[in-house]
Amino acid sequence: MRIEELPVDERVKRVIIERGIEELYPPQAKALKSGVLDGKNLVLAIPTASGKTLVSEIVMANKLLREGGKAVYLVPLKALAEEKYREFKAWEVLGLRVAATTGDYDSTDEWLGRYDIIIATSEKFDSLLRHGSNWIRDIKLVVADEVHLIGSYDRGATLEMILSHMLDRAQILALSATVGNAEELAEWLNAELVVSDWRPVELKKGVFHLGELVWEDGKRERYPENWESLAIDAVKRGKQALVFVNTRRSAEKEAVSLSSKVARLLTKPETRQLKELADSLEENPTNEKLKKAIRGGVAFHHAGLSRTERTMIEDAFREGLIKVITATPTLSAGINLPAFRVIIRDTKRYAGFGWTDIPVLEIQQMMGRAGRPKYDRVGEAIVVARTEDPKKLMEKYIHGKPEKLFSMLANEQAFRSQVLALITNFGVSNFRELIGFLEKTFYFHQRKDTSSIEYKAKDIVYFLIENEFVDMDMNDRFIALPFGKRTSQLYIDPLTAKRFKDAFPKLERNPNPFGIFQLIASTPDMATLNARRREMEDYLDLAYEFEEKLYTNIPYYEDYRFQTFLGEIKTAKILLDWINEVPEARIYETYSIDPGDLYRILELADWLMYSLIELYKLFEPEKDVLNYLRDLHLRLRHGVREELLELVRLPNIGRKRARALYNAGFRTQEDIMRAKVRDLLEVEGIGMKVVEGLFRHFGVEMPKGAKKGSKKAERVRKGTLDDFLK
DNA sequence: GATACGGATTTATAGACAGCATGTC
DNA sequence: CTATAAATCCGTATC
Repeated sequence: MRIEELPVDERVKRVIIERGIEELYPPQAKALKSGVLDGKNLVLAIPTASGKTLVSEIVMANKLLREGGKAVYLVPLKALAEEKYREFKAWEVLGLRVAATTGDYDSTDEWLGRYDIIIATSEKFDSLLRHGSNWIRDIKLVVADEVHLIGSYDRGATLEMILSHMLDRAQILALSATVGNAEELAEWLNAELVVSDWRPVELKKGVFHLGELVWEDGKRERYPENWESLAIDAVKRGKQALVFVNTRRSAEKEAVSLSSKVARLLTKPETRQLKELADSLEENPTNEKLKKAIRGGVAFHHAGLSRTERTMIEDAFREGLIKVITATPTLSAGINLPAFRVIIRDTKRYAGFGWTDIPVLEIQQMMGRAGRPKYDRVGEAIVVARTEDPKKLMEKYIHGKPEKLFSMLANEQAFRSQVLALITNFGVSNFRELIGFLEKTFYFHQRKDTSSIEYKAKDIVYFLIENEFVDMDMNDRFIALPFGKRTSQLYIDPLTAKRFKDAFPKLERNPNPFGIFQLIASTPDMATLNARRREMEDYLDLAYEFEEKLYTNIPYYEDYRFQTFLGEIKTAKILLDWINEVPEARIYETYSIDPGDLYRILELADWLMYSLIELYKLFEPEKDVLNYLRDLHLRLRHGVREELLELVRLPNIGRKRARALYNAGFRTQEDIMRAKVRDLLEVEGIGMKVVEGLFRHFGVEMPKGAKKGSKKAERVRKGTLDDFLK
C-alpha cells in the first residue's frame, strides 16, 4: 500500500513521504486498515524493526490533527523514551509538540499540558496519574510499546494497571512482540488484532553445534568447532556480530578472547581509531578489560558499565568501528542496535533459585536484532548448543511458539502499592469498588474470577489500615490518610514507608549516616547487594562496631535475614565511603562492583533519602533532625563531607571541584565571592565557564558589551571580572 | 621448611522503573 | 535443584 492512498490527513502523508517512505510494509498496511484510524483499539503483534513505530506515528499524528487532545506513548526504558523523543521530534513541523518525561526529567507539573505527544515510562505515567494533573483528561490515545512486558514479574502489574485505568478513557494501541496468546490480550483490550511475522530484512535462524551450523530449513554449513568462528566469519565478510551471554563475566571474557582474533582483521586506520577510543576511557578496573577488547575491535556491554561507556560502545558499533559486541540481556530489549549476525551463546540463566531456560519470547527478541535494514539483505540468528541437545534447541527456540502472557497483578509487592494507590489516589472508597475496578484488569479477564485476588486484596487493606496508610469509617468506607497518600505519590513500596515510619523514633534520638543508610538499604525498593562469602566476617564485625548506630538488631547467623543483612551493611558502607569522599575507583575495587552498580545504588539511595525526609515531615518533625537529614541528603547526592556542603550548593560545583576549591583555601561561598578570578582559575577543574556561572549565581551583573563571542569580548570580560569580584 | 604446582572444591551468577529541582569533571 | 569459570583450597612434589 502506498502512503498516498492512506486515508489520513494530507499533512501526515507529506511528512512521511519527505522522510523518504512511499510504500508501507504489509503488516503496517494491515494494521492501518484494521480500524485504528477510526478510533478502534488495536493490538499489533509483529517483530521488532518491522515498523511498529511508524504505524503508531501515523495513528498519533492523524488523530491529534483531526481531534486535538493528547497522545501518550509508553515505553519500558528511559533510553527508549529518549530514542522515541528524537524520532517523534519530526512531527513538530506540523505544530505537534513532543515531550519526554521520565524520572530523570520533570514531574507532575502542568507543564506537560502544553504538549501533544508525551513519551513516558510506564512507571512515570502511573505516577502522573496518581498526581492527577489536569491534562490527563485530554488524553485521546495511549500507545503501549512492548506491551508483552505485562507478563514481566516485577514491572508487569504497573503496565496492566495503567491500561486498565485508560481502557474506557482513550483509544489504545498496544504494540507487542509475538506472544502465545495475543488473542487473549486483544479481547481484554476490546481491540482488533493484527499478527504477522513479516520482516523488512529476511531472518535466517539456525543452531550451531560442534562446528555444524544447521539452518531452520535443514541446510548445513561447516565451521571450526568453536562457536567463536561464527563471529570471526561475520567480521571476515565485512559484517558485524552481536553475541548474547548470560553473565557479565562471560561477556567480558568472550570479548577479550574474541578481540585477539578480530584484531588481525582490522585495517590500519581502524586499529588507530580503536586505540584512540580505548585511550579516551576513564581509568577503572572494568575499563581495563574494556580497553583491551576495544583495541581489538570488540566490546562487552552490560549494566555494570557507566552511561558514557555504554553509549560510546553503541555509537562505535553503529559506525561499524566496533565489529563484535558481547552482551548480557541489556541489549536484547533496549535500544535499537541491529547486527548482521546474532549469536546466542546461552539459553539458560541463573535465576536466584537455580538455572532456568530463557523464555522463547526473550530469545526471539534477541534473534530479532539480526539484520541491519538498508545494509543487509538477510540477517542471521544462531543459537549455540554447547551442552544442550541441538535438536531440542531447534524445536524450542527456532520452530517453537513463544510463551503465553500471564497477568502479574497478583505479585505481592506490585499489588500492594497498586491497592494503596487505588484508595488514596483513584477514589476507590470501599471494598466493593476495589473489586469492581479489579474486574477491568487483564488478571480478571484471564482468570474470570477474583476470589483469590480478593483474598490478597483484603490482606493488603488490613495491612494498610493497621499501619495508618488508610482508615475505615463506620460505614466501611476507606479514608485516605496523609501517610498513605504521600507514600503513593512518592512511588515507594508501602513496606518501605512502614520501615521508615517505624524507625523514626530511634532515628530522632540518634541520627547518623550509617544507621540511616542501613535503613535505606533494608527497604524493598533498594537494590540488593550480596556480601561475598569471604567478606561476610568483615561486614559482621563492622555491624558490631556500629551496633549502637543501627536502628535494627543484628540478626543471628541462623536467621534467614542474616545474609541480606550483611548485604545491607555492605551497601551502607559503600554509601558511607561515598559521602566521605573515597575516590570512585577505590570503591569499585574495595567492593568489587562496577561503575554502573555504584551509579544505580546512589540513584536509588538519593530517591529513598528524599522519600524518607518527605515522610518524616508528616510526623511532627524536630527541626534539628530535619535539617540534619537534609544536609545528609545533599552529602549523599554529591558525595562530599560536611565541610563541603556550602560549596556544593553552588552551580556546577560537585564532588571534585568542591574538594579542589576547599583545599585551595576557598572554604565558604564568601571566600569565593571575594576571590580573584585569576586565583579561582588556578584551581583544578575550574575554568572560565564555571567562574562565569558562579558570577551569575552571586547576582553580579555581566559588564555590558562583554557578551560571548568575539575574542575581543572574551578579553574584555576577563579583564572586568576581576574588578567585579575583588 | 618454604615454595610451586596441579587437581579438587568452593563460590558466584541479568537488568533497571520511581520524587524533586536543576546542572558533574 | 539443570552450568560454567574463576577463585580458593589442599595435598604433593621439589628445592
